[in-house]
Amino acid sequence: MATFIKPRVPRGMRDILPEQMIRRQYVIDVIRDVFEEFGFEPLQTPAMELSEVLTGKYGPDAEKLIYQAGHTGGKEDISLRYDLSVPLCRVIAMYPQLPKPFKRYQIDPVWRAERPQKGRYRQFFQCDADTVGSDSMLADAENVNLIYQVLSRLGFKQFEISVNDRKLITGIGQFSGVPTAQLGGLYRSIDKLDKIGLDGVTAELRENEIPEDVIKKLLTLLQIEGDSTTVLNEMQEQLEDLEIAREGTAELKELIGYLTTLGVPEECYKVNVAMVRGLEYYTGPIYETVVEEPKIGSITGGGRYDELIGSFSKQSFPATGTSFGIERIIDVMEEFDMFPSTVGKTVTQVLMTVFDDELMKESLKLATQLRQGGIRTEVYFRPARLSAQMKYADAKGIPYAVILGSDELAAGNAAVRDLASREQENVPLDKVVERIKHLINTSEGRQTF
RNA sequence: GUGGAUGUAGCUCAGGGGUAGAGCGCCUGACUGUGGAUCAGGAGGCCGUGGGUUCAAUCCCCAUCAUCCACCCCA
Repeated sequence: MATFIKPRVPRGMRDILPEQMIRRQYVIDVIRDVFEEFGFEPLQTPAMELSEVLTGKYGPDAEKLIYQAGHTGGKEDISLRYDLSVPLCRVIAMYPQLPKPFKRYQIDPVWRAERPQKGRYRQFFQCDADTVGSDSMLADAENVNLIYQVLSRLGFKQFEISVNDRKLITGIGQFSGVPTAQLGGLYRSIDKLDKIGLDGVTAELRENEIPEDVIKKLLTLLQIEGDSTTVLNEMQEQLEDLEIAREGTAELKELIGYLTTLGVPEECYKVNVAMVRGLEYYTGPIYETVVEEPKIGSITGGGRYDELIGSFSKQSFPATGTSFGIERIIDVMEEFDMFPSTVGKTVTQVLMTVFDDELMKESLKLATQLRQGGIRTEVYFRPARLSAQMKYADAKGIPYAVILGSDELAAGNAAVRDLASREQENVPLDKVVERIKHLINTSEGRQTF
């Protein structure tokens, strides 16, 4: 007896079956449309990079999660990419002739050897838009605008884009007077403010042996509440002696000024001085969108990274960008049933039935006409009982069936059946395409997309 | 990486030391040109994998793998 290999996929990775793939493509289409609307150009880079390109960019914790991708006898030390930003920087350094500012988007998988959880996979898609070669806060404002546009078009009603600035964080660090070695832990504790509250942060700071007077100082900063402008003004006042903090608040004020002009509603973003973000390469404004329900973490993240390209070339460029997490966005949309009814289970719009061998020829002719008319049409592959063919259409969620039997053919007709309403009508053969088109256009919810 | 829970039919799950059940789904028929209803019948499981204890293991013990949850981190 033959022994079989148990069919399975690597941990944290999965197959995306057609029904789910259709939803995915819908989300990707929306994102791509927005990106291109803002003038971002498509870019693709290899799934693997030389390991030296990736190391030393993300910080030691993240670096452990990079997949090694060498093969037996391979001479190169290569790894699967961890994100799309570092490969972009490599591209910028490699092709100096690209006109600046360079705006590109990339929608591709990345790999991280994390322990999987809901909304956390080892292979997942990032959808990145980045602007290289401009230090204008308008570029950063555009990133936030992208997030706003994409999420509202996907039907997200309530979301809040947290905005902060690495310079402001550095200022807070200096303000606290905590030695550099402890700074990482300090930031990490502060970052949890939204999750564990002031008391929780206080407790954690004490555990990390941060002196009481420092904790007190920090709490006065973290307690600042109000709209973005108020928070920034207060921060500016509290940290006015620190140049780096002044720069941070100035940047954010400029950014918010642009957001207002661009028409991004105020309730969609908020300055959150406690939001830190882990990746080491950020240098200026940073932003992320966290959804509370379901508990899935952040669905977007990004920021300015003016130094990163400098690690590949003498000539450095300021850069900023943002990233969308498709699988988390889809997880949220599925949880709340946010897909429009126009996103169906199948791409097929019409099932062309086949009665018998004689009529097969007529069915194929009609199918060809439908396809030429731009209607996605599937033909049943062999004559079968009509009930079987209907059942197939129903199981696949195909919205319409065209039935061509000897009775219809004799009258020069075909029957056009709406599977959902079970209504059926005879239509002259040369009007079938037109009729189906009309049905598709008028009955939203039964077409695919 | 740390801690915890769970792996039994396609799906959701029950059961329990003597090689297994429900609901839903699926297939067939009643229905020779019309799918979601009804009725009748049927298929489908080395009870995650490997080892141990036992006369005997799906059940007890150990290991391992996978999934989920929390932490960590992040999309």
